[in-house]
Amino acid sequence: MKQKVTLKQIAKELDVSISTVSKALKDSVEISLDTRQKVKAFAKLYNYKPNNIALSLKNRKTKTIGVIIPEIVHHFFTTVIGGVEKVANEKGYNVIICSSNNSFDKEVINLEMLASGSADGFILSVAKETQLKKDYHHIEETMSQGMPVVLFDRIIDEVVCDKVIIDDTKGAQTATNHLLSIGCKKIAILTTVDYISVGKLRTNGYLRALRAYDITEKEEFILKIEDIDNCEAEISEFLKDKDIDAIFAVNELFAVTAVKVLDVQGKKVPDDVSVIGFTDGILSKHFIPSLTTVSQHGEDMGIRAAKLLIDKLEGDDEVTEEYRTVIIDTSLIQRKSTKKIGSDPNN
Amino acid sequence: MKQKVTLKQIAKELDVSISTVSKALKDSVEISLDTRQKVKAFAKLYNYKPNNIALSLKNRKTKTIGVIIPEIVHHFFTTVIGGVEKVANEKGYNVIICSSNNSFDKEVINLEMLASGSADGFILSVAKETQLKKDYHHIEETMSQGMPVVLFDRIIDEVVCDKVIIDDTKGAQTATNHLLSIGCKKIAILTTVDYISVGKLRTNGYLRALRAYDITEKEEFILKIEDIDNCEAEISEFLKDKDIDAIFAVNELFAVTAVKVLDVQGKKVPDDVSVIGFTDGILSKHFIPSLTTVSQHGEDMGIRAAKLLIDKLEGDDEVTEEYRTVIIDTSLIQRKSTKKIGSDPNN
DNA sequence: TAACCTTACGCAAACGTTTGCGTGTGGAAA
DNA sequence: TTTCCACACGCAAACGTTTGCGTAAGGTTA
Repeated sequence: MKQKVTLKQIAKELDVSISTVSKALKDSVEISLDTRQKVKAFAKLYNYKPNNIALSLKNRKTKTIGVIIPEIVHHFFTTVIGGVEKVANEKGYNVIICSSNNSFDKEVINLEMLASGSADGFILSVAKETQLKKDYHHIEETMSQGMPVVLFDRIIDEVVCDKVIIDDTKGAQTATNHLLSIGCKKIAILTTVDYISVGKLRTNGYLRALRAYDITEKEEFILKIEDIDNCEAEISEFLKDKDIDAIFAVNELFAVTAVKVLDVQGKKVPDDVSVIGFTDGILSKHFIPSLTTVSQHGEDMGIRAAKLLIDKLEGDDEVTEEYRTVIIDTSLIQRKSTKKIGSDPNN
Repeated sequence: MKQKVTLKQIAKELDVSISTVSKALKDSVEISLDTRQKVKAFAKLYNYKPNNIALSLKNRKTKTIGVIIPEIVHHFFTTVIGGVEKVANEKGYNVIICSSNNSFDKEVINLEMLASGSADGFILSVAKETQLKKDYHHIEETMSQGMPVVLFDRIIDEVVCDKVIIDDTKGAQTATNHLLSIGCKKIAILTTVDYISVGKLRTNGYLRALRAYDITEKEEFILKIEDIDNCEAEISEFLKDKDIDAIFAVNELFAVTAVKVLDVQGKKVPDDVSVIGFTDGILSKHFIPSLTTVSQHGEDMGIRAAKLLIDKLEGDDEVTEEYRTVIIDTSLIQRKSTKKIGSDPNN
């Protein structure tokens, strides 16, 4: 196994100095044409590639963006990453991804590791545990060391930095409005416990829509699911003998599980109950019936987040001092889990 | 914004030399207890973290594993990454992920970028384009520079290195056998074009199972799908008025699309047609009916791949010279898209 | 022939670490 | 008083780059 070839080796081989080699490869006029050609030929022959590590050390930047997400096996987060990669690659940045696995500790470790030299800035969606614990020292420390951070989706209000979010409240409100507009009146919501920020916001949107329609919300129409892995049992229990005509679920899994449970309980979607989910993932698209859902435009989020970060990374100090919050519009994708408007004149 | 604190700054502040600081932080006996404590207190106060870049440069290794996959928005690949991260983190390695987006060029660029200093070794599943183009110079070049590569799933026979695969042929054979064993006789296969190695192998497994049962394969029962994004039309056309009692699909998407198409064509799954897919992803688990499928145990693959790589990275030169191929056992997960054995005595 | 200007290259510092070895200071032993 | 030995610390090189500046050699001009 040969080792990677360095400037030093080329210099030795050609009996010139290291700086001559470096300059020759950069086509510096300081070096004679003859030498330049010789060096370049030699470099190509030995497949010379400058060592990024050395460059990073010298330039004090890595040209790398660190992305930390709560789960790697998750459609939405990967679409965001797709967006980040797109603009990062365009602008000559590398993307390094770590998952916190929803663990606070792992989030801290990952961030510290990347912050100590591996990345110039971060795009980050915080772990559940972090939201629960309300401990953000690692993020603030990172920023205080001069590394910009862009928070997305699961953000933290208390931390002052660039943010990219969707308007969860509005998205949920739109979804609920749609259910109301097709004539549903008894709308249940399947949501998460309150410390998950997006869950809470979506619940608020649901409530707001009901109030705007002068429908009083009922406690028994709200299910806050604790254990996501075991949501089917909770949903089944919740839906049992409940007189509803629509369900708004704050994520894809709750939505399909609801459809499944309804099926078992002998109710048809969308004929008996309309269902709307959140997040336009694989499941929503391919399920039978395909799910009407609120799309978060994950790729757009990634694109915006990356742009925000790179602006900060490359901007002058004026830009550096102001923080922006970008709100990505959601859109309602109508599929087959909800009735069409006017499809049932009796409602 | 304060900058990151370095040894030099601490040294200056405390009026000692850089090496004293370095040694003090490492609790070297060379340094007096008094100085050690002072330095450590100061370092903690200023939140000193050694600069990874400098360490990488000095140690000539990054403690980072590069993972390159064809698609980041893909359940199977992300589960593999999960496995890689698990063992990497245990062993003190960082994981850096890039997606090639199934593009040969992007695969080359990513690999070269990471190879020039960002990672010590690679875990890689090649892009479709690479399989088509049969150009593996980037991989061989990387290895010839002393960086180990572990190929997984979509591997390349011609490249000599460590590999982690499932036995696609056997998995497909098992699936087909299962269909045969529950009494199906007219089994169609939904597969990919031949240059996708795993598609071809799975097709072979299907054929082998049929032959073992003395059933002659029929050309008209085999559909090689070109355009994955538009598979519904192809499948619909293919299935039209076709007299079959089972379908083996080489991936999840083909399987659910088949179920959908069958539904439209008025056939029931599993009563009229049994369906088996490949890959145990979100769709298979949550679809109605839930899909019987061949699980690839993605996380296990990642774990094994990472172990293989780290062994090579940390092993002495003897280990370095031998290459292993690990075959992960697939397992058939029986769900509701296939009839139970003996459920229909007429078959 | 002397003075000067190009040309073409090398030197050295810097990025932040680690570490083997050299060395000054102090005290203890002879 | 001299000799010796710990002790506690600093020096310098190394990892691979880049780049401003210094400087030889050679040629041109007066």
